[in-house]
Amino acid sequence: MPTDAADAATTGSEFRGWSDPTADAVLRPVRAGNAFEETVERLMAAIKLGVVPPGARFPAERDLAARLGVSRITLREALRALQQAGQVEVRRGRFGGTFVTGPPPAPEPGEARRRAEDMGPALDDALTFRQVLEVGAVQVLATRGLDDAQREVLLARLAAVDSAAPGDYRRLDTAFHLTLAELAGSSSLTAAAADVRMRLNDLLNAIPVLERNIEHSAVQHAAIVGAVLAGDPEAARQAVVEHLDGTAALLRGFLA
Amino acid sequence: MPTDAADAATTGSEFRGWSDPTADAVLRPVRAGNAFEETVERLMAAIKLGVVPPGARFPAERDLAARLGVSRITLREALRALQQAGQVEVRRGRFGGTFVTGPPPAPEPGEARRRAEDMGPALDDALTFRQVLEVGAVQVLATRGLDDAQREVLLARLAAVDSAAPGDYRRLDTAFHLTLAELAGSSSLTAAAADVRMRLNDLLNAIPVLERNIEHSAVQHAAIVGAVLAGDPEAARQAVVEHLDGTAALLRGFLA
DNA sequence: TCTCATTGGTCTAACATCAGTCCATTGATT
DNA sequence: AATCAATGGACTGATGTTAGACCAATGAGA
Repeated sequence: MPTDAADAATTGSEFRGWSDPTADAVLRPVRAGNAFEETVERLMAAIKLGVVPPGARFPAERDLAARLGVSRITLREALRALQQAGQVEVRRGRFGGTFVTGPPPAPEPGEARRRAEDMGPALDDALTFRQVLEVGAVQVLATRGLDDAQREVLLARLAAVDSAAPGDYRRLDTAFHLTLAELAGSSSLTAAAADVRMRLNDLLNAIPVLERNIEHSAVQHAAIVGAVLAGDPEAARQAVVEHLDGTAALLRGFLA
Repeated sequence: MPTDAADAATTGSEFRGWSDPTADAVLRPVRAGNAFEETVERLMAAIKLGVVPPGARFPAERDLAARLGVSRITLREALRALQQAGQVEVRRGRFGGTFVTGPPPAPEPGEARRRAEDMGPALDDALTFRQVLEVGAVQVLATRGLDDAQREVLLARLAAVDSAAPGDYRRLDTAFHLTLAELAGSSSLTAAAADVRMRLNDLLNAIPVLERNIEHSAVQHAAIVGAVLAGDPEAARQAVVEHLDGTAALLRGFLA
């Protein structure tokens, strides 16, 4: 028989040890995939989140490779994959570069359900994590307060999403939500928020944008901003929870 | 001159583009270091967070390599590094394995300030991120409610940290805080919480554990648990903020 | 019309990492 | 005392990844 201590390391159920979820969290995979796959994922994220809008170009290969911490060869393989997928267009010479082609084709209705089933429990994981991040972020903002420049940025994003054309709505909605995380001033938080939004984005893009939903969201967005500017953490929390629950319900409704 | 759209991709300051922090978040390095370094980091995290307590052993190399998503060779190199650092003891044969040696030596007083200076802005990043995660988690718990088993786990952790010997305090305090994240049921959240705790742990371990601080924390821990069990999100938020601000102030006090 | 800075395209040699296989050791169990 | 299952230790060949240097193309600006 193993010793008790050794057993604790395996099961985590003993006094000195840990519950399994925490052990799983620490001993989780060091890397999600190989460098190529992860690079493709990131570049797709940049496109889907609108970080590089249609018609714009990515930074030059050398710069981009440095930013992603990846060799130029690996980056080029990833770019070639995006090119073959029609997401991106490459032009040589000075003032050339890698340009994002038109907006990605709208996925078919059935696509959403399939993706959701692929995600499985990861969907609830993402929805919960998103709520934790956004509720926490918005309360930090409400507690700490915003300076004039931050206030201006937030109001600008709010105005942008309110007056968005249906085709731009998702991108501007993403921008609004990520701005909330960004204003909290923690790059880890911004990265986590971008990551979780990315995970939900395929699903969100698969559900139609109805004028009625936009109006509904606009009211909630305004409530969030109002609570933040008023410095009322509890109101901010309620507004965010209500908004996210609405989106989550909408999502689940299309998938149930 | 580049086109406006292309310029937006670089500066992110244009209408269609993004603010720099978000672009930085999406285009951040794909991997923090090489597989060896990241593996060492994870194993050290498991030791420092108490996931594998002193005297206990890690899972067998083959299992551990699989869990970390790394080849056995890379894992062995990492283990050898820990062995040479005296953190770990390797025994061959059945019932052998990789055992954690005694608790890591207490860092000298001056060490803390040096580490804090090394972290630089990353310290504020971590403190902010931690607050967002824990506030968000605790409010999800207070809103959603706990079942009997979860209630029991939470109370057990609370009791454990309250009755901790000074030498065990940090480990049990870590366990308590990570349990809050864990109960929210999102593995992404648990991983993020473990990660940020890890970043702060070297600093926390460098400040002395005073009986007075323990008592103070015990009151706050009880307040957090009370608010969660009472289903009062606002009280939970206040309790967490108060507790974390206290720790943050203590930290900054020792470093200022 | 020509220049040339900037960009993508290509190659090589070195290093990192991997999957798989087999060997050596241990000690509780029989 | 012998057995043997589980563990760390060591090796091979294949594949992934990198740094760095150099070539080729482009088109705005002189």
